[in-house]
Amino acid sequence: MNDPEVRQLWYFVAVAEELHFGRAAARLGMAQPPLSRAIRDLERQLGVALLERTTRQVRLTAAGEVLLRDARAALEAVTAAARRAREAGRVSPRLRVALKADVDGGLLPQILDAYCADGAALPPELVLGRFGEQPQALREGRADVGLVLCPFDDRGLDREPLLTEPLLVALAAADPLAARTELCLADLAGRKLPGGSAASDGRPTGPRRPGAGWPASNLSEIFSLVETGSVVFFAPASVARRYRRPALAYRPVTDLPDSTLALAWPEDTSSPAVAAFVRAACTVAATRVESVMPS
Amino acid sequence: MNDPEVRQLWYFVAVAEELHFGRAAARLGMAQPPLSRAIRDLERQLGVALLERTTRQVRLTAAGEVLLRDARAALEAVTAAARRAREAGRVSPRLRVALKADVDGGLLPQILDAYCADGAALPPELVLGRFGEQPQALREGRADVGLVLCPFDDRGLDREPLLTEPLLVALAAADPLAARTELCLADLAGRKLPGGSAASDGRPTGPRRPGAGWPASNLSEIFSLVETGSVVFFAPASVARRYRRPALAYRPVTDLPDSTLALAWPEDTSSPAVAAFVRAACTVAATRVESVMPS
DNA sequence: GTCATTCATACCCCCAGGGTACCAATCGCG
DNA sequence: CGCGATTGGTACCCTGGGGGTATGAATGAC
Repeated sequence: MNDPEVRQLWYFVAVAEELHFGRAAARLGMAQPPLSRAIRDLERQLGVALLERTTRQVRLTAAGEVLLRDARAALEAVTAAARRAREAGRVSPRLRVALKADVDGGLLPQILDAYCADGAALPPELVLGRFGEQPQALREGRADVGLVLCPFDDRGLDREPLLTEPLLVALAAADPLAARTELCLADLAGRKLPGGSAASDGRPTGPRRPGAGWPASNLSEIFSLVETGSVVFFAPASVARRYRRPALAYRPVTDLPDSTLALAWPEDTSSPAVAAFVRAACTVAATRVESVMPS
Repeated sequence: MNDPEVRQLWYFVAVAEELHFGRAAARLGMAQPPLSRAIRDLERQLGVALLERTTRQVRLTAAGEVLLRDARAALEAVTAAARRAREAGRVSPRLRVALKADVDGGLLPQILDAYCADGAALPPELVLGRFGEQPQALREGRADVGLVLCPFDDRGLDREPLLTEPLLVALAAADPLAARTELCLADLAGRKLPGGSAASDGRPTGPRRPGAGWPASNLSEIFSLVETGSVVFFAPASVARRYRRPALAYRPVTDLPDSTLALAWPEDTSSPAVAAFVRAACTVAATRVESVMPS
């Protein structure tokens, strides 16, 4: 009936991910027997078998699958609580804005200006991360608000869409396809994306989710690869505008859905600074839309 | 840098709620000195002052406020993980459906029928709770899916609206206002609600949130109070249909927004049974809407 | 059959978390 | 102003649990 301890959850997650007590113990920096015992105790507490072990194999039970998912979420919540409390206790608290460099729809400077003009504003601090890491950073309390491209994993987050713009494909200027004025996804079949997989792998909605490791952490490296013709890349129009280069060509893709830039923040946020940032961003986005398409 | 332990978070929440080390210790079933030490250790770990203590008073710091909020969420996540794992480990797992008795828009029997016909269905088990407790039950892992009235606290939950219907006011038949065919909120000014507050207290969107303790746990008791004329009550039309009594009158309230019944479930759910229930409920709701308003 | 791999058991030790006793600061009150 | 009551902190002890090492047992490869 008692709650498990955080330590036990870390242990379980490690074992569940490794499916190997020895490796998990090594990862946790401890010996294997106490780890085995800790997992056994956890199973006793919960009254549930979490793992099926033979001497040759460890597998998750159904309950184990459930707990793995929920334990990760719970651990995230705990570390987020700690990090946010630490941040809130700083003598000069800041508003930590998570984003991928250059993926801001060109709005960031104006948003920051508008935000800083707000009375409730704390000094902003940019938390740069790789693409797709922003939601995780928010859930783990490493940032207070973030700029993300939809769709993203919004568990535990609130959002506000800011800007929708077409997704373009970036090609080497020398690429035969660059001769055409517009393309469809089928034209790109077989082309490689920076992540490594093929362009028409069923997930053509722009840059991919985390996990699938990027070879390059920054966009300049990716665009360099594109220039050489070794990969193609999907980029929102505002990103494309920043990386105009002679050897690069951008072409619209007719059957690619638009890309939406959104603001996201933890669901239970009560910070006036976050509220001020959201207000500022929405205002800037609204005026920007007006100026682009005056009704 | 280390994560706090669940135990420390419980301790902190207790102290933060009581604002008194002695009482908090009593609530936790322990002596006061180790509690003081545990809180001090937590503050050391986080590098942040959470409480301002004098010998006469304990107050939360800003960081303490933040941690109180986040620690509650984290503890919820931990207990939810434990409960869901226990449930998933049962020999005969069930689908636990949280609802307030009678608040189902009259759809429940058909939803259950349609759900049980699905191949992915587990035997359903109704988890009855007081009004507004359903979201909390879902977050704490006491139920897998729930029927709730909007608006509700949907942190950590996904939702699907099922049915929108007008909210009626229930009056004693002898009430002078019952002579009129329709009312507006201003007419009800000064009337008491079962919760105790006045009818026009700025939250006229139907039955209230948890917290404000209900005097009666079931609707029959509430409607008995209404019959005596001591209170008025806002009820969705489908609830009103179940409690037609001679001494009761239902009247539309012109400026009251409609009430929406929705299905809610934890955001990270992957259970096929929940998916089947959602499908079934949506199908039933759709056909019901058609039959009520054939387009 | 033999060996390697891997998880479980047995046993030991240390310290962290809890208890008791006492101190110190603050407020109320005569 | 002094005394007591209240309440949080400090000092100290002690037990249990979490971690380590050594070893056993089961399974699969050859």
